[in-house]
Amino acid sequence: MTNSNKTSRSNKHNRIIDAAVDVIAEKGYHLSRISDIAKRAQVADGTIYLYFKSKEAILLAIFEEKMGLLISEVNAALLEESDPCSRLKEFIRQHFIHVEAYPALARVLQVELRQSRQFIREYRPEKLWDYLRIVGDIIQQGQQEGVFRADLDPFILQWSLFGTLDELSVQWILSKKRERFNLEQVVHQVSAVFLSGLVKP
Amino acid sequence: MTNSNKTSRSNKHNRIIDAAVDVIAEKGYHLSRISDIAKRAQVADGTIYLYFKSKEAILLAIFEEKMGLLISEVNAALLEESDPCSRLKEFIRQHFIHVEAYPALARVLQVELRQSRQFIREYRPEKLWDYLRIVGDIIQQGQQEGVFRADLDPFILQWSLFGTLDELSVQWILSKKRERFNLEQVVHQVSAVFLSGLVKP
Amino acid sequence: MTNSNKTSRSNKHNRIIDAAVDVIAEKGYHLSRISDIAKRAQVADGTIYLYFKSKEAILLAIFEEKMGLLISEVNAALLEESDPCSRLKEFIRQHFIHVEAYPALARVLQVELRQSRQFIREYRPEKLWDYLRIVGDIIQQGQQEGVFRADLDPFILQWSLFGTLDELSVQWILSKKRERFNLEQVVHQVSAVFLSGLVKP
Amino acid sequence: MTNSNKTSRSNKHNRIIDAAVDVIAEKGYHLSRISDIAKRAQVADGTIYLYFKSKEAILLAIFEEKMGLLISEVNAALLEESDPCSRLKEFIRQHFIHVEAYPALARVLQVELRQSRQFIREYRPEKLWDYLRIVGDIIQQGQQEGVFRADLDPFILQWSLFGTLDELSVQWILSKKRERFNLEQVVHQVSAVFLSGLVKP
DNA sequence: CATGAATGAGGCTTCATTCAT
DNA sequence: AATGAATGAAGCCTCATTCAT
Repeated sequence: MTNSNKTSRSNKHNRIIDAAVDVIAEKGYHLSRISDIAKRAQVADGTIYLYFKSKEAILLAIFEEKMGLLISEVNAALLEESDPCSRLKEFIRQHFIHVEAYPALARVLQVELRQSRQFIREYRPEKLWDYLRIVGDIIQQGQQEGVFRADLDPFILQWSLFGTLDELSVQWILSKKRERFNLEQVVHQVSAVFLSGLVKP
Repeated sequence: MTNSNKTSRSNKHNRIIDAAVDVIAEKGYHLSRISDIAKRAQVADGTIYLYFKSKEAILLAIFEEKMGLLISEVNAALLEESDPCSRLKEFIRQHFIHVEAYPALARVLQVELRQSRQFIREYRPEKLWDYLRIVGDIIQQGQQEGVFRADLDPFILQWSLFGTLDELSVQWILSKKRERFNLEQVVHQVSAVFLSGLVKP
Repeated sequence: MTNSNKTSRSNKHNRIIDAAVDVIAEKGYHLSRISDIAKRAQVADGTIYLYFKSKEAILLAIFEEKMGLLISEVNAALLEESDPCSRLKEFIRQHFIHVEAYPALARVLQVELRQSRQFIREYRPEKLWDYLRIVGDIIQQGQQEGVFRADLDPFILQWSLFGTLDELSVQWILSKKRERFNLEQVVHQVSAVFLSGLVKP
Repeated sequence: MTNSNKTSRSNKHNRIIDAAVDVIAEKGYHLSRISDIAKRAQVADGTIYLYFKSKEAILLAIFEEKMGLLISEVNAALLEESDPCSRLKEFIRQHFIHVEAYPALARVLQVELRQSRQFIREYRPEKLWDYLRIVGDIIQQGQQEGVFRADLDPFILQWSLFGTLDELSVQWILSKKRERFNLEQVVHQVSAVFLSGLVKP
């Protein structure tokens, strides 16, 4: 998911993106300096501006590109499942699988972008909506199939689940003793609670 | 909860805190200028430094003071309830009541402080743990009373609920058309899902 | 020499002057804050401005008043001596006696005022010239009496001696192990060198 | 001695140092603004910080570099002389030659650094000791060769001479009508006094 | 395309001075 | 006269961005 796109994206573009993810994950967007990112990417400061219009553009690019990759991978995994319960559980699992594989990226996508969402006025985080829509669609599907309770609002539920995943991911990333925080167990418990809450009694 | 403390805290101290909450909620901590806060508090820039050692100290003071008030108010409200289900629902309701009453403060406590948590690693946010512990205690109480499932980890569950409340709060705050987002309904739905998930089948 | 003038000078005026001497001796003029001086003088910051027009005025007052006292005390002591050699040696002794008695004052008069002399354009350090003139007069007296060499320029010599006294004073003040720097011995050696240089072969 | 180093020192480094010498000589360290120095060096304010870590670092660099050059030039000149009297006189001459050639630098080295000595307590000014040691060594050499009186303390004498040179230099620099103050004559008179004082009767 | 030295706008903070009490 | 809270001008320094090579 990191450097693996063999598309037209130049090698240096990706090196900068990946360096930025690492640096921003560590120090936060505002405390990350362009020169830090350049050093980590092993390019000159000025080179960054050949690939990105501004510091903010890097953050947005991280969001667009990485979130895009995440969405397609999650969607691919969901093709395997058909019933709403399995699909929801698989979505939860996929979320944490990616957090575990790319914790720095998860940190940036969840913390920095949350913080930035409201300050970047002109920016519409379409990819975030795409991601959320996966959950919303599963819930609607379940309701249509009569498996999930009809009185729950998919719009609220999708944010609720997203908040849960988000918070647990951040805590897991920050957590020093991650054994306390076995991700497989987290997947299990979150699935249990949300599915109990969703399925018809 | 904002200006209502009848303690010895000077009037100006509170004016600065409240101004900072507003400004930071609007622009984010890093983009908030001391001069912005001073202007909103109607004091000179230098006056801020008679009350706070640094810009960061303001953020910490907001956390300490406002979170402390929140916790005591929530605890007071919980005294009315005794059974775990009612208590959990009341906690959820209280959370959103405060969000609705002080959206700017909620924004700062939830987004800015989370974002800062990295450079507040040394400053352990005790008050945050106090708040979370309220949830954890309710869950444990429910488990001991045999009302809640015993196989769920209170530690994971408290973060899960916290993430849900957090995310929905932020969405509500950011949301332009808040009618879509009736808070009373949110309380109801979140309670429904988590209680279904928690209580023994 | 410090608080001993029972003139019309108010008590607080002197307390401020003395506090300023201590503080400036310790931190230097530019790093001394008015609030430091006020604290040491046990008055409020604003009170200082009832007695002095500005921070700079305090420095000038120190110079004027303390240098005036020094000059009159040195002159008084010199009344005892009549021949140029004894008078010069007594002058040297007096200088170091005062340095030893009031090291903080010596520090201010020698270091801070030297530094300030050129930046305070409108200020004429008359008192400094008065002090130097004592030396100049002794030398001229010696030359007129035929005791001192006539080819030496009193103007140059007075600065030379002043520089010697100044530097040795500062070194003595800064010196941690002052035993290395017995002032009586310094008086003796400086007198020996300058008198050997001055008296006719 | 100013711009003449053909070493690897970048051109801009030297331009800043030289500009700083001029500005600080004129206004004093504390009243010199980084922007003043930058303007005189014809660089942007920020450029200063590519070459020096802080304002104080500039002062220290001036001391280190310029004093180093001074010492080596003085030492080179002293190679010509062998007997203590000639060497001492040559040292005195060299001091004033440099003062005349680089009055701004002399001002900074003598007044500003003396004034800073307090907050440079931790930074032991080795170079100053090196310079003084030249005098001390000459005196000891003279004593060992039986030319100078043995009862004089080289430690005291070196400070005495240094104070004389220092003070006369400053006076010459500050003096408006420098004709009054012919440096060659100063060299002559100072040499006369100190040599008379030093050589055995 | 790549570099990295240079720029300069702007922020946090200090502190001499004022003034209402 | 005395206080000390308040002021606000101004300085050091950082860092995103540019541009000559």
